[in-house]
Amino acid sequence: MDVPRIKKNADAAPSRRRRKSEGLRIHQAIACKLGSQILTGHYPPGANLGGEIDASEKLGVSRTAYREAIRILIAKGLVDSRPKAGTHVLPRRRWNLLDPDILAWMFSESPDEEFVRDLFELRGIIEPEAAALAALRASDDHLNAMEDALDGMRRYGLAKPEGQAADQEFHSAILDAAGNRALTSLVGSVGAAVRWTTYFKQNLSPHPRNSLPEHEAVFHAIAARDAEAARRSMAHLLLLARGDLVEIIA
Amino acid sequence: MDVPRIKKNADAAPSRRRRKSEGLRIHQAIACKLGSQILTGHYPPGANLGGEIDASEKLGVSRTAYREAIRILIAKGLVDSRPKAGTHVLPRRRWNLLDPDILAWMFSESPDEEFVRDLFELRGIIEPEAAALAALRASDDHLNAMEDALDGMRRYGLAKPEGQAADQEFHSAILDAAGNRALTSLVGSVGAAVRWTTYFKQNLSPHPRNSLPEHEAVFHAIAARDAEAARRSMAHLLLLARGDLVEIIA
DNA sequence: GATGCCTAAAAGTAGGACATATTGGCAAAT
DNA sequence: ATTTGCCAATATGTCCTACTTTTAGGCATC
Repeated sequence: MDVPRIKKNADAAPSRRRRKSEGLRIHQAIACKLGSQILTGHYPPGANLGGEIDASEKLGVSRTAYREAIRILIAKGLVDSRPKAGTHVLPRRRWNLLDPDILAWMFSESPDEEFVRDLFELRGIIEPEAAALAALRASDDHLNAMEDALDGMRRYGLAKPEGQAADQEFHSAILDAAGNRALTSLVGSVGAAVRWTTYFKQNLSPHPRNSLPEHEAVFHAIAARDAEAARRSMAHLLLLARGDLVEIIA
Repeated sequence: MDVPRIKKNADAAPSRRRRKSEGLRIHQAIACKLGSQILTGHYPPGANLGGEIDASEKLGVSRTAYREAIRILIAKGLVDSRPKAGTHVLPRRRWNLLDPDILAWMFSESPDEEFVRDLFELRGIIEPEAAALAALRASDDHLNAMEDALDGMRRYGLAKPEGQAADQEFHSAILDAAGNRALTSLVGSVGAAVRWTTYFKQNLSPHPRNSLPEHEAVFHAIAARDAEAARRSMAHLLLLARGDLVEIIA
């Protein structure tokens, strides 16, 4: 080395406890931590997160990393930051709850039953119409993707991760096939909802019902270009799934 | 001054042309600029945005500010950034198109007709159901908010900004009243859609139809706790509005 | 009581040094 | 020849420090 080293990271004892910051960068870990604390109400709307210098020191990170974390939270509508005023938690209606990261933070902390119900209700609103549109607009590629996903569900079943991934893939393919870019951007959000609906069903239900027949009915309706049948069968699928969920939660 | 000044910002000629960075911080301006360029396809999915040092120098900003801009774009699902690999535009399905900022960037650049239609279609899916739920769950406060909004629309008309704001407020109040936190977080997104739907109607239509009667019908159905009527009247409102829009675009 | 300046506090920007993590090539072993 | 594994180049990630800009909120003035 020909350049002198001014500083070396010698004091960093490799603490064994590494919380949830497994493979995350520091700013991501801070954003996740603060985001989760905001979502759980530890920092209620209107709360002040403190000055950047104090807060970053308290967390043991540089101001740069802390600021990048705050930028992430701002981008997701959780907080607001202005000179002299500081960083404040925004009112709930400003939060982008459908952001995939926020959903992940939400579920990783406390799988809030009420919110799971809300999310499920939203699925019930969106997916039947998406299925109807898919029946009108799906390309052969989309239909193939749905069929592949159904094969995966058949092969692995909904108890195995592969089967659950196939389930998500099926619902994503339908949203994709609806040919609406706004709906497509809900794939990540609805995907998370599907994931947790499945989680509740598989882990908390004594005899999780096999929903494969309903999925097949949806697919056949779409493949037959029958929008009304697609809407109806998807609504039926979700009605049954909703019944399962309510039974578990109640 | 008792402290010596090491550096002064003497070379910053106060350029008269200040683009769209009117009251924005630098990192916000960069995020807006890059975000818009990604949305318009100037940087297509998979494209590399270049190294942070080069890119920040090329834009005439510090690496700090540039990095904060990139963090924002990452948070919105537009790009991905990894050591050695660089910063790449993500595939479209990863974009959070319903993020209010992204919608703003989208519309400020090129009011893409196709996307406006998609967004409008999404309204047609969500809002009738939201109205039905609102009929079941709206509190007196929610009903008052809707009535105030209707008053505003009556008083100012849809040609004036105040009336347009009241229109947005009416639709927001319904989403709020649906008592579903996932729907509430769509207020910002749907609000943008309402804004631009109104824009098209008022600026490109020779005789913009007054949609006040349909709005009142929706309100009366909700106030009467008639979910089915609320769904029907909202669907009717959107059907007419959609007709207006199609007529203008085509 | 409304208006407008003024100050201090906090966020915003800059830039340099160093740390860390990937990718991809090169070399050695199979 | 193919695979495996190491290594180094490169770009992002982190930290620090100094400085600039904005703005909330107090204070004086009108």
